[in-house]
Amino acid sequence: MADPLDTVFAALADPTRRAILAMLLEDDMAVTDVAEPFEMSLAAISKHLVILSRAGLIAQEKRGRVKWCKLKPDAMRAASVWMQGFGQFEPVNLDAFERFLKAELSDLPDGEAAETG
Amino acid sequence: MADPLDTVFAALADPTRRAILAMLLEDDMAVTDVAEPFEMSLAAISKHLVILSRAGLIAQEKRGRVKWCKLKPDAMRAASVWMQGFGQFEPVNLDAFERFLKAELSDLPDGEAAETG
DNA sequence: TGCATATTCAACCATCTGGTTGATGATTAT
DNA sequence: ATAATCATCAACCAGATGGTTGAATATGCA
Repeated sequence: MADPLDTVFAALADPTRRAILAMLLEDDMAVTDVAEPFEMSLAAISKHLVILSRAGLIAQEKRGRVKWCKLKPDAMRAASVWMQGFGQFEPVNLDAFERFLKAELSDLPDGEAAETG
Repeated sequence: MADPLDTVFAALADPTRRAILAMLLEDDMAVTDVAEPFEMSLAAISKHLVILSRAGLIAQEKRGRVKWCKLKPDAMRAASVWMQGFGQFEPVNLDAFERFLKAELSDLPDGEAAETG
């Protein structure tokens, strides 16, 4: 896994990790809070966060005993640019984006993001 | 793996498959010709093509005993739109794209794509 | 000090992934 | 008909992935 595109695309291939990224779009979060909506152990979420970290998609900063996770969206740029070459996708169709993001968010285990719609 | 984003991102996470897509950007190809530049068995390439097919990134059409592979770049749209939400990437930076594509192509096993640069 | 909280580590497990080889089916050419 | 070519199938393998649990490590608080 030398190529950064490998790690970024692999990180994005998991729905739990995409949901985490969508959550971090709203705000920085502590690991425990990231884990809360998912029906899986804290350790599992911790591993997902490591994968997102290694892909450069998030940064984790420890303050006290709490580790804060924040989005680093620039890491997606290389992948996005690579993909742009395969079709002239309209520059940021926001309507389509909102529909997709809403669909992503509504996949969260206890549907808390549905309130935002 | 219900979500199409899962299969598309997973398909893109492998460098062999990205190289195949880059090759198909130039022209439709038969399976044997796709396999030629790689140091791996035809069966392995055949499996990669199945994965790209299932992700909707290519179409395969059999004519006679030859199966032709062609790019279906629209399948990347959903993934691209999803990513766009995480940062306002400039709408198609072609310079950057050319650099990335060249880097991708130069990763091909026997460097045949380097001739195009 | 002693206890609760936040997070990771370590070991383990089932399943998926990416590769191999040899056999097989389908098509074309001699 | 026979042989060669194109591609997949089937069985197998090593290593990665995504999850679990219980113990360990920090840190904060009383």
